[in-house]
Amino acid sequence: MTKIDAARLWSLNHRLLMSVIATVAAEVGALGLEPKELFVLSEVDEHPYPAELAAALVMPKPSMTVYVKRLEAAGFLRREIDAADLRKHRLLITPAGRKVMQRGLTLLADAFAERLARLSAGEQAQLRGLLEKLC
Amino acid sequence: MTKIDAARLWSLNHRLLMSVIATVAAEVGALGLEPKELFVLSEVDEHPYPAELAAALVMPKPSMTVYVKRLEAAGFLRREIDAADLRKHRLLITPAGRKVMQRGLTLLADAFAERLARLSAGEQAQLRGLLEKLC
DNA sequence: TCCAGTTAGTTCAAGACTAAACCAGTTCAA
DNA sequence: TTGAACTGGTTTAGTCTTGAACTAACTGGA
Repeated sequence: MTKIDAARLWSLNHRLLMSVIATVAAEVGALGLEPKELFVLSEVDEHPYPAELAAALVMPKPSMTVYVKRLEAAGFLRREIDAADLRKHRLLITPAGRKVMQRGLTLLADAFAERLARLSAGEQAQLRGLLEKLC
Repeated sequence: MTKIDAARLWSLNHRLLMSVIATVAAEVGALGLEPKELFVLSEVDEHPYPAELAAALVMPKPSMTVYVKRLEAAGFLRREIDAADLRKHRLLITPAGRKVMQRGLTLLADAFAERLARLSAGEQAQLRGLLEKLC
């Protein structure tokens, strides 16, 4: 694979993601959630602190502050001061948040699955394996 | 593959792209180019009109107006009115633009290749095939 | 020839994003 | 026990992005 091919690959991949997100944005919005907020929500279980979340999602801390605030105001997230380190805000998904997250992920997954359907089951498994190695 | 797995796959993929772009942003910036401008530049040959470009790159038209303006001001792009349709602006990459584009793509490709290096040559070819099917 | 409907591209105002600076709490070496 | 250096999170202030509305040019039917 030549160097320019790698960039081409990147670009293909990027276009794929952007078009998938564009198709679900409206439906996700109807849930009272921006797409980025959905991604934040979906990582809270695994990364329950804002700074961790920001690093995991490759976004700046101040942006995370904004998303967390909005999610909290919408009742999808609670936060409590961490007893062990008073600087930290431990994030907890509320039942409403979990419900909306699952719906949102389903919408996203459906849209993506529509693209994935162009691949056989074997190919889908391959893709998954390759991406996991890359991340 | 379950529905939520598809979302997970999406998220893995997204994170991969974002982290690659974050690592090259500074170097690309040194060329006098924002990463998004680089992507615009790299598609001009294939989609020489702003509206087409916007559709291909999945971004709104006003954003394209801004990028094209900047690229033109930087001397990386020229535009001329299309004789056959006076509404259209045909875009042309200048020699300076082409040079900077190739450098930028090389930077991006190198960063991505660093990740891709985790895959064997055969796996890289597989990935390429899969992504092409998806797009 | 009109003119209603479309399309290419732009403008502008409003909202989204983030770099820099900041405060509060923690850590650890002296 | 300091206090210098660091980390988590927020605020501020300025930049970037984009939806809505617009102008100009094209198209096709009457």
